[in-house]
Amino acid sequence: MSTAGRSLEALKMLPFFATLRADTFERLASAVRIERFRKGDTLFRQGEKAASIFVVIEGFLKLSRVSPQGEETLIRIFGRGETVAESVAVLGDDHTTTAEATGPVTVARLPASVVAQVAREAPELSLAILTEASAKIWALMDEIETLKAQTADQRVLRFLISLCGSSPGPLTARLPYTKGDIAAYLGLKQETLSRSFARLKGVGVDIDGRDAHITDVAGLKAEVERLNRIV
Amino acid sequence: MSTAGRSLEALKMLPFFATLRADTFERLASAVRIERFRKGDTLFRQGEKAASIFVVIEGFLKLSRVSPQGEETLIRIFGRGETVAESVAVLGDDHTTTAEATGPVTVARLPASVVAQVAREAPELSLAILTEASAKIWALMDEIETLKAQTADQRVLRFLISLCGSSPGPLTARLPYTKGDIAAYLGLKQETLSRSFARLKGVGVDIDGRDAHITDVAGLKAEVERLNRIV
DNA sequence: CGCCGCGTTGATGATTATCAACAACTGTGG
DNA sequence: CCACAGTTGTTGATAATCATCAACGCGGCG
Repeated sequence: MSTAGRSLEALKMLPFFATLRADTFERLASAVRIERFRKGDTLFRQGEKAASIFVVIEGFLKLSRVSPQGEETLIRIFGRGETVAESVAVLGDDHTTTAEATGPVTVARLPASVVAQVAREAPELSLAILTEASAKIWALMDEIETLKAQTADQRVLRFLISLCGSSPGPLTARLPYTKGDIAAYLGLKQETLSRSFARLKGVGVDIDGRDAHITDVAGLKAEVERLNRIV
Repeated sequence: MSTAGRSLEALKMLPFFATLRADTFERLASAVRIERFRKGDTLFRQGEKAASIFVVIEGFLKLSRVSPQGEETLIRIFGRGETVAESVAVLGDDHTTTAEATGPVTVARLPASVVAQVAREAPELSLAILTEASAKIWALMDEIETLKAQTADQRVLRFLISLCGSSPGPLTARLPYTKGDIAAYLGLKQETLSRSFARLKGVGVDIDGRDAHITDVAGLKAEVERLNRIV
């Protein structure tokens, strides 16, 4: 099978496409362009008209906003299966953020015009887009809760736990992007993240470059609870 | 005209309903219930199945999340014209937040089943819901940017400016909800907000109970810029 | 009146940012 | 293969910001 063929197969597995009828998927698939980016590449910029929806197939994108003074704030990082710009693109609005690759990234680019057209005839697509938007609202609210209510160590712990999946025991997880990006995502300075990692050695977290060795995942979860109670 | 009739007229003015075709509006309007709540009343709770969409007609609702430890975090406050729970309700999911009245509130309650039904036949309604969801994403990203990148005084200033509308000169604005709620919305403790208000007297802001007397709105905007540059 | 919710102010402490130096690693070109 | 620059990450000293704890004023209301 061709590379493009494999990518389409991969697409069909993603939640956004999985709920679509076969013919709806085909119509979208025929308009999809698979694109690759390298670290630091920009997919779109704040203020540009949103012309495409992106679906992350592999790697991570960071969305950030730039203030009039040029200060950059990372809003959120998107990974495999997540859609980016789905609502603005369908509505024909301008991008309110800038999207940049945090490393090598493969995305599917869907022209907004095609999506809007197909959505008119296939209501499941509207629903799929709304589902994505709703998930995003949920995730952003979660991020706000974290920023308002939790200390640096709690945020870092939760982030590490989110990397671990469901297995309770010891494991080694790979940090998905640079520590600078992790820090910005968590609303911390890089130095603060570094110190937090150092403190967490006491609860069985050992960070070795890009690898996080965790002695006891269940123990970490207990530690988050403990920190919550103190507050 | 009856009270209900006046309320329906008011509804038609709100952005969410304004884009709908007349017959679509009628179908929704016939299912609308206008409800009033008093300060502290709960409209829905985190974890409940979302059965209705709410549109704020008058007053303010605060959405908050409660951690397993019982700690409450205010996520966002919604005012006139804003829709609440539109995406979760249409998708039939559970509420991820609790909604409480910050004071006397009038809302329109739309049964999710009716909205979902009508949306199937009137694509403009799907679009209106997506528009609302998109606006919410934008607003939440804005809140995240504020939390990550700005100090207490900057957030308070921005909040005050948001109350002022476009007039540049001196004016008196009414604080829309208690200072405790304002503080929680801005991610501050009440004491910190109080001290920030005190500091801002130096730039022409005088808080007198629920009234904010502002000497020079344009000056405030300049002050925000100045604080940004220092950072 | 006395209580309660709301808000202010003061003293103190914890958390996080800032500034600065340096170590480790990556890719590049000679 | 090595020197080099550039990026990434660590650590230390210090400072700023914000939270916490506590006391108290003010106003409304049973």
